[in-house]
Amino acid sequence: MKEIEKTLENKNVRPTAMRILIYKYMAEKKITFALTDIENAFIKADRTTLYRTLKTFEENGIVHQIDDGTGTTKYALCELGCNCEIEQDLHLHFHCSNCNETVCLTEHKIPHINLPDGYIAEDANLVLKGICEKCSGQ
Amino acid sequence: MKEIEKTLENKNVRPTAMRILIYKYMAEKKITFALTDIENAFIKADRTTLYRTLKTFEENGIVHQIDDGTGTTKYALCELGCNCEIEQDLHLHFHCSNCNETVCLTEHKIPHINLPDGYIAEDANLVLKGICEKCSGQ
DNA sequence: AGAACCAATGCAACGGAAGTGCATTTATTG
DNA sequence: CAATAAATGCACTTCCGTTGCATTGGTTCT
Repeated sequence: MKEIEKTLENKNVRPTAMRILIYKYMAEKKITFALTDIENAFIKADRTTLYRTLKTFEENGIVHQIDDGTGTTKYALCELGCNCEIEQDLHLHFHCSNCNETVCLTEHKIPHINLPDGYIAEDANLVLKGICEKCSGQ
Repeated sequence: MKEIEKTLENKNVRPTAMRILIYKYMAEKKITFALTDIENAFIKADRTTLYRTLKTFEENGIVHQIDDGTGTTKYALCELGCNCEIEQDLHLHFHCSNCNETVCLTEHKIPHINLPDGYIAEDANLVLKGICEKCSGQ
């Protein structure tokens, strides 16, 4: 419990009750979350608060944003070694078309791509879609 | 002109005036288009018509949809050899953060990725972001 | 402790984009 | 020309992200 407080403080985020709860919630499950997911988990709290909490978390390197192609932004806790504050941590994401969950495959980095002359890449997003391990039954 | 009609007919899409115009418009510029772009180019036409035209085009393998991470869906004409009807043509896309345009890099296919056990990939989306050749001045 | 201050939260509302139902027009076929 | 089907236009809804402003709650300073 105190650990979460410290984690937040280390990232210069004041550990309010709400923030601790949200952090805890995200830490328990290993998947990514849409704002709506968090909303459904914390019906007492206001959408705006949750929205701004995620935003604050993101700005301070606690979570990173994921565009998995579903049209709704997902968020995931950054791993310990995640350096998405300084530069993009270009791991890839997997979206399961069965359970609709998106996971970070932090071990799998996006391979380097040779672009045509004149193109300068600064960021990359790779999302694989299919069936996740839970749903494939393996 | 007649060529476009034939192209549409070959794809089982009835070549109405509107559709020919939209096809022509997309064929002239080599970039990708959001619904809003088309809307601005055809102020006389209704949004729904344009929306459904693009949808029809997509269902019949005339255009393919692109999720470039901007939050708005883009469309691009399929190339001659594009087989996105049968299976995904997994070329990558480049989004320029300067001019805000997204282009298809049809020559650049998404490299194969080894996934952890249990994950079955059926589709992939790779978007690189940065500065395009036009904007980098090269 | 009380006052002053700032950050966090809640409420209301806006705006963009995707999508749908239904009426109307246009084209196609018999 | 009539009957039918497809295409277009209009109105409206929903979803998500976002912002402005009032209110609450916690910190700090005297």
